[in-house]
Amino acid sequence: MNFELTHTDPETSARCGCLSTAHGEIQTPIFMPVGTVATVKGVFHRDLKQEVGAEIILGNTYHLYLRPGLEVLEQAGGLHKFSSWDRPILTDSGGYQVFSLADNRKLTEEGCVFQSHIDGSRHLFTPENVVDIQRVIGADIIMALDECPPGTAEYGYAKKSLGLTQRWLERGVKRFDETQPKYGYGQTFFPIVQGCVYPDLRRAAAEHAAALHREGYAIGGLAVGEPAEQMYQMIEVVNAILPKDRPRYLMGVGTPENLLEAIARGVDMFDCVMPTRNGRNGMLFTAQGIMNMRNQKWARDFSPIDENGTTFVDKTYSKAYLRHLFVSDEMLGAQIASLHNLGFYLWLVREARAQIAQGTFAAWKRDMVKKVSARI
RNA sequence: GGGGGGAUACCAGAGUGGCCAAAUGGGACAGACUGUAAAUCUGUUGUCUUACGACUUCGGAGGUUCGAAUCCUCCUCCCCCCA
Repeated sequence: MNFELTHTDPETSARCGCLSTAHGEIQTPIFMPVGTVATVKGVFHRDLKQEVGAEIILGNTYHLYLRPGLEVLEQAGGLHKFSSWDRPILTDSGGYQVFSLADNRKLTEEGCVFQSHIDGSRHLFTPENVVDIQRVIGADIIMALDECPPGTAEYGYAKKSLGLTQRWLERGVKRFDETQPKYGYGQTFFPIVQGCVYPDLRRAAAEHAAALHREGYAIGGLAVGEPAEQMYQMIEVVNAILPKDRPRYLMGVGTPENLLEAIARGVDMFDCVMPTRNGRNGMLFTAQGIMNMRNQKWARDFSPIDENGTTFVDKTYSKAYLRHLFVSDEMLGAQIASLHNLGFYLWLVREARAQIAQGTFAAWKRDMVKKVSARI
């Protein structure tokens, strides 16, 4: 994998660049649609590529390990072939499930014992076997196993948790460096910087991760209940330490506003379920603001979903029609909204790149933050 | 013509003397969602009020009772069976 910075913004810490992988190039800053169980819910690959312009998508180790399972994935020749996605894939390690499935797991020094949310069966994830599983999945970018504490975690717990995440990270790096890809193309391994909302912990975590000299780094444990301002502060603290010539991936973030603020602070990669999940639940993100498509006010609005939208659904369908689909619980509504939202997210990062390249990012961002967070 | 059943909030439908401004479901309206156990979840849905609370409601009119959606009388309308 190779990363090349092409532009840096004079006023902010924003930058744009190009990340090269075995499955193609990724222009940064980039947003990566989430495809947890080998599908970006409700969206065809054709549309992800042609309409949305997705350059890389996510998969999830925990979910794919449970279903379809490693045997199927290995026989298929990896996740790319299994799902017919020939562009890059990044897999999360299951670290987030340590957080979101907290009632069904037990943490030890060794790793994390999960109870499957599907059938209740018990499984052990370790920093090592999570690397092995991601080798089988065949993701271009694989993530370290970490503990993602809630945004409300107190200092004592945060410090203890970070210690575990750091020991796990070292074990994960070791296993990665000792093993080989399975399908004839290279993979890379990203550490995850934790430390909750505590600057000293974040600093220590970033220094520890940077010392491992990897090809890219992730910032985890943010947007998990803490105020947005604290999230932005933590990004600043961490990005001051992470090497400038390596991509930084802010995990699980976020709203369009979050993306813009994080790009301004030097983040290069994002993923989030919001465009798809909130889309399925009737929320549309646009450059003019946020719409709840179930609202009565759209019932007779026959104008296009989004005049400025970049996907075919934006001008094909009207707001009134989309509202009807949501109110009638028709699945086409969820598909249209997912496609639109992903299209908007990818447009937003493309536009951010263009503005950075032109040196006009700062002013554009100030204006755009107001627009995208408005309720319409 | 004879016999029987019924009328409850936007709809359907419980409730059959006080714990009823009235269950439940649907609908309607609004909100939440950040490395996806989510095509999910939450709230509101008589009027006024930030709230406490107050007021008016169970086809209509009258009555019994300390108290009525609930009991009695009459009226209106609907449904079923027999002829």
